[in-house]
Amino acid sequence: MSYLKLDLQICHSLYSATNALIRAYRPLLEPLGLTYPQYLVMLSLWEQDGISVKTLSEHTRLDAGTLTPILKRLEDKGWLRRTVYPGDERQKRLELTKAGRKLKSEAESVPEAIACQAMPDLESATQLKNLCETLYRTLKAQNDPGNT
Amino acid sequence: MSYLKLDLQICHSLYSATNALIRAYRPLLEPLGLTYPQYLVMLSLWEQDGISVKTLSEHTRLDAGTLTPILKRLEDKGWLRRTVYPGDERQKRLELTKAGRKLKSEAESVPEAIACQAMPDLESATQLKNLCETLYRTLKAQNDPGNT
DNA sequence: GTCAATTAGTTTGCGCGCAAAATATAATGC
DNA sequence: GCATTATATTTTGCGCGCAAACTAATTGAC
Repeated sequence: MSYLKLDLQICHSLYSATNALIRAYRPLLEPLGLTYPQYLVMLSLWEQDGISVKTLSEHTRLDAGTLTPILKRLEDKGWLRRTVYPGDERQKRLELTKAGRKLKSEAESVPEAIACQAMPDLESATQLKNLCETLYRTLKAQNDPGNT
Repeated sequence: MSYLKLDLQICHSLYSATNALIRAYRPLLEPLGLTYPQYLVMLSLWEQDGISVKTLSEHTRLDAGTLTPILKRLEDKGWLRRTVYPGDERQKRLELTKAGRKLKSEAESVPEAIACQAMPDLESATQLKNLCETLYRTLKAQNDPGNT
């Protein structure tokens, strides 16, 4: 018979594990006023402040159409500003505010808390990450044939 | 310094790989008129017809509040019926229609097509699935302490 | 220099994902 | 029997995720 059963297992496992993991982040991020995708954006900006939406999109792997409303919410909360890029008025420069930078210190405890409850075994965590990275790059290469 | 960088990599990899994989399903499922979650529901019903929403929810790992609108859309397309369960009027019996059963044959080619483009290496596919299953069960056990 | 093509970002529309509240039926306590 | 509690499903509200259409600025062709 068909693979309609086996198939369910591979992608379904990935899908439900991801949903469960994001659900696990919720109680940790909620006190900070962040959702998981917002947290991804903040992580990215804490590493590299002043980037454009396009750069942020590549870094977070989130679509620009997804980012726009996220960035507006973060701006409304007072954690970043969107200013016009000098020299190219199409681009926007994303700059953390003082409050946005300060939020980083409150987020310090999140990674360890998640690691403890989700992936206490560091080796399988690394393995999982590597397999996901390979999968992501394989899929990306097929849709973006002309890239790295 | 903090783990705010490393952390991004593990869950972010899982997250972006899952999104990319579902994106890869889209062109395969679109001709069938299905989204990925709808496909999950159909897979489940092709295996076990006549189940309740609660059973489907356990099987697909999708929340009941997520399933209701999905089921309505599948019903609107004529692939299933929701009838009242005889003996317990709280439950609904989900039954495939003839068209819903027929759709299975059109979906036969999907699993292999995805496997070829996403996970040509069967061994790492299995490994990835196992790691995700472990992660899912670990997280589930923490929220549902009183279950299998 | 001007106009077409490209690029950056936003908007729109739809379908989840899920917590919390609501509804309705069934089981339980007494 | 009847009130309380539990269970199954639906509804509501909000935030993505993303394709496609749109806007506005820049680059390229000539």
